[in-house]
Amino acid sequence: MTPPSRHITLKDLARELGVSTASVSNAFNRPDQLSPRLRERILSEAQRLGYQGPDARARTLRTGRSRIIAVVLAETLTYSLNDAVSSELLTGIAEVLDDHGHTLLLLSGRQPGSRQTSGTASMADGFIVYGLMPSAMLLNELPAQRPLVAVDFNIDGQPMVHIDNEPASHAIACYALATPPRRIGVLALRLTETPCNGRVTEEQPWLTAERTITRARLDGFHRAFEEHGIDPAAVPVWNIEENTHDICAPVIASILDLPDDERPDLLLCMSDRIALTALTLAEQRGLRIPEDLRLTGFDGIAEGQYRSPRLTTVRQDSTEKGRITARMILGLVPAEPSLLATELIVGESCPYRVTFGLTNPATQSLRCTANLGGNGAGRRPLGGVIDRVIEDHADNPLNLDIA
Amino acid sequence: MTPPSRHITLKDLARELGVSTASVSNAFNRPDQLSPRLRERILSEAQRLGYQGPDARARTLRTGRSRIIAVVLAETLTYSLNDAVSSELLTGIAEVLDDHGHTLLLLSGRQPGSRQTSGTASMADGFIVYGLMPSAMLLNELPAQRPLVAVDFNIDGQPMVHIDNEPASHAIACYALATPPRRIGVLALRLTETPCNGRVTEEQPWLTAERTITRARLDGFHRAFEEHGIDPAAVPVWNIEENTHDICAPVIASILDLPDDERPDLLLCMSDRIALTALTLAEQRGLRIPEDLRLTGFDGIAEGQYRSPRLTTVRQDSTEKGRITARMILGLVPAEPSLLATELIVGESCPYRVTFGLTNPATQSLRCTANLGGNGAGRRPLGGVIDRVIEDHADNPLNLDIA
DNA sequence: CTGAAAGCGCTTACAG
DNA sequence: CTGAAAGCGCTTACAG
Repeated sequence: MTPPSRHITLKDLARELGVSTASVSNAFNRPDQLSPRLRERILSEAQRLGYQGPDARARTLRTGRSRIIAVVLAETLTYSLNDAVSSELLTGIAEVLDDHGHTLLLLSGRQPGSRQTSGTASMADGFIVYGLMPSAMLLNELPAQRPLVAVDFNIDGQPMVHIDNEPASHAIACYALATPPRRIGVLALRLTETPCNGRVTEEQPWLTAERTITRARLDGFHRAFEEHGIDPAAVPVWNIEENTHDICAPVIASILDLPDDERPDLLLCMSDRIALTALTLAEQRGLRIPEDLRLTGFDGIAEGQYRSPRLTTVRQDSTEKGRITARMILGLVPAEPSLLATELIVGESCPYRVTFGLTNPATQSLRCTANLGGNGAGRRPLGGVIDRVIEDHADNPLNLDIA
Repeated sequence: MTPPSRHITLKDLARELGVSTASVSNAFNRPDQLSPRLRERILSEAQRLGYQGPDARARTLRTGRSRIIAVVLAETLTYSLNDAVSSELLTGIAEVLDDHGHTLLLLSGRQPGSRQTSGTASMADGFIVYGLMPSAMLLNELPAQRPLVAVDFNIDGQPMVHIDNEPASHAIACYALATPPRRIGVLALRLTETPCNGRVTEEQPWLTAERTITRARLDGFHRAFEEHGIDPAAVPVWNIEENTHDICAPVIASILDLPDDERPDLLLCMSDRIALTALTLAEQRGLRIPEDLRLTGFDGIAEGQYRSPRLTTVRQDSTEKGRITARMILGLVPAEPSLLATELIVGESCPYRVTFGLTNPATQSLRCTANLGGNGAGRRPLGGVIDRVIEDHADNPLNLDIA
């Protein structure tokens, strides 16, 4: 009958039914607080009148809970949404939030934070902060006293979820050095305090390990170099400002275009995106992988395994990282520092032993799990060894022995 | 002094300052409504007392506007966040929202929509619905009377943003058929009404063009076939259920493993992901591209252009699609059906003329812009021709003449 | 099991 | 330019 003139509210519905607003509210929120019969009557009448249920805006104000969790991304949304690692993290976060009736609000820390946007931030019940913020500004604009979890970098006094960057980097470098290279190159990601897209010179100050995962990865490489009698200072480092093909390409081109006697034959890359770009550019130049150039990545993104040659890399389970973070922000697990294990994936871009003329490169593959500590083991990365080897091909047993 | 016992509100601040709540509100929201001196006093006192500004939850209830736009994704969030095309769409949406002080809430249409999640949906000021919903259920749960824009599929009575699928598919098929293939295969994406991951049989009913972009793409292929004297019914169609490597791979493997005299030498794929999977599997089998197998994609994602051979494909500007959609939902442009143009990108996976033994495959590349109608040209795809050719390499002029 | 009432924190006509 | 007051739509003790 009465077509909803404009907008029907809980109060209207209660009046229409001749019951109290409390009963209508309970019909939707607390079935145990009223008789099934009344509840049924309320719900069916609601449907008939086109009442969709209590307004989230009012519920939020009243209860103080919006069921929204904000993810504050250090990078631009453009980057974060198109990067495999951030996407996986968001996937894990979204999965857990969804399972618990929460939704995901995306915020970017890159723009200064117009008052409007940071005002909206105060809708969220909690905050997940991913990656190093360009400035502390945005963090200050976040409402205090609400739960916050940091991912991949440290905020004083806040719980943190991260991976064992230093041991993982150490492990993959040791693995690669098992076949002695002639010349090594390191490709770092946002290592320097001031932007630098290219060869890093001695005088450039580096970010501290507290502030960037890159530093911890470099520390792992350097420890491996020292253990193999290589002077870390003698290994050139190139820096990449953003983990995208377009930014990587010129730096890598400059390396690959070096004369044969200066070009590294082993590139340790701090991300799979960097390694994949190097792979593409190397192929374009007719360089043979792995004979002329060996490459290692970091992250273990799908794209690196769905092509030939596959990347040798460290796999981090970003999805699981997201899940843990989300559980923490929802209070499903204690908000304690959490450290995730990583896994060494051996592909053809840097095989265990470089063998020429293999007919089927797949037989060179194996997968190693680096059980380096795992969750909740404290804030500091643990030392550890690769202690398990899973072979893809039983007919080609290999034993890795990497300290 | 008085450390904020728990939580300071606008009212507290007004009392502390001896001004009305209206003045405090105006200090934050409407600078022109009070003297600069008073505003200054209010803002500095706010800062001193740790008042972060008006609470978004209360503002939202009072004003009826949350500055949140929800994107309802037909696929799971896992898929959408990891798929290049959806990511680009979200990127475009986020960019415009951000510029206008709005934020992005992600919802998935895949799960039935627990009451909690769909309750939260009612926070949003507007809805962007992307892709065909598995059921109409979720749409009904969305609050009526709030703006809604559909992307890539039709909801009766709602504005829609989409691309010219049929003409674009027609164009790329005509282009590929310029070199006569021996056998063609079509790889479709979610074409059938009931799930089918593999060869499509005659009796399987197809979704209508209204409901899926796939159908329009197939129609474009078929028109091209007919124009080239090929009976569409004689061209086999394989269906892919999800646009991911893992789901594509077995279907494509089954095609590539056909005997030489049954295997297609031209695969028209409805997405770049499908084409890239085919490329990888073909390479693993030692098939030469393009001599043994030519491939075309659809979408123009970066991954298809950052490898060798590059994909021949139709580029759609998903980012721009997102921008237009976001402007529409914010009311910055009229909420009218919008049709975006696409572009034919010619890579080495299906070159213009198949020439054997080219030393530099890059010289075979060119790029064609298919100006097929553009924005706001009405709800139905327009016919049209590729009317502009941009050459990557001036030393290798090519003229395309595709009707 | 049900109903009357307070109040979440804000914005906005409106009167001064 | 400023202040007093209503009310956005709901939830939740609390009394019955």
